[in-house]
Amino acid sequence: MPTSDPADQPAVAGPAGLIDALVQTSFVTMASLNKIGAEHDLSLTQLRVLGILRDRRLRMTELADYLGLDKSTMTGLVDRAEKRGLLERVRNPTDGRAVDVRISPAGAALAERLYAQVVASLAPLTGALSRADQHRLRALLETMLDRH
Amino acid sequence: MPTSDPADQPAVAGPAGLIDALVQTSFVTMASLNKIGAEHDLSLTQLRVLGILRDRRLRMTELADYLGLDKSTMTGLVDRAEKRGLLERVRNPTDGRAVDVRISPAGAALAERLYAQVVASLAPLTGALSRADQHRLRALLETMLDRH
DNA sequence: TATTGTTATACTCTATAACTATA
DNA sequence: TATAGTTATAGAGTATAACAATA
Repeated sequence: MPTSDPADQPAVAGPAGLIDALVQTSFVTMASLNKIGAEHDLSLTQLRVLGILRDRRLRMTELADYLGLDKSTMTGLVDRAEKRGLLERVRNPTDGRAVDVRISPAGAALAERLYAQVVASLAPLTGALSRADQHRLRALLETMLDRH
Repeated sequence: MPTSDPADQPAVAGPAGLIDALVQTSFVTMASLNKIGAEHDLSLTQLRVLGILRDRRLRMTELADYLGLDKSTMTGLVDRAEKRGLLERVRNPTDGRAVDVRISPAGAALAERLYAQVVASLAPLTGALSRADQHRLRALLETMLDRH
């Protein structure tokens, strides 16, 4: 995968240089996820849904909010995943309007495999760093995410 | 934007913890780019095309390879951007089969604005780090990208 | 023959607007 | 009335296969 993107420009001093690197890294990372998804006929969004529901059960609207999508988009997304036996719709027992979505056993098994593949596919990238640098990078990223 | 994703799981020791952070950071970054694109009626891919062509002129196939897309996909992508006056098709002077794609003045102006917006929207994230940590993060990311 | 790009086709993803059912 | 979800609709993104033009 190429590394070019909107930030693939002569690195500037100041914040831009870091942001260029961040954007490029993100494109590389997303390309890996996308490829792994494609190998299983899953879009990036479907991949995310499986990841999100690995340890949670959410109603349609919550899932939409999580993904930043409209609830009407979720209908088709969940429809297709349900048809493939990866997700299940369950009527919410306390709110007759709501529909909970949970991962199926088959979906959970797939999610585990996908996660392992993601780790394996990105390991070469992180493997460019020493063990100590890997720790530093993780700490820096987590600091940013905490503030987010 | 939510931070959940296929790696949004109990952080594991070893490579997985870092990779979780990398994936989450990438989703956050992509969400920003996506939002900026949407504000200008541009998909993430269109945004990338503008970024790539800021300082280059590529033929259709090269652009497709850059983006990891099929060449047939490029036709529609470039069609729409050309219709909006952001890109221009130019017949390649030395190879009668090839079509070069270049950014238009309007497209270049938009690309500059988009880039500034990207930097501005991600600055709060990187701003969570001290100046010294920002330098360290940039160096670590660039080390990974160099190996890629 | 091989390569470049487009066209035809089919799905998925996505949002908006309108609708049904429940609260 | 307000909320949860679906449906209808439309457009963009994507790939595969077949094609025309050029090398």
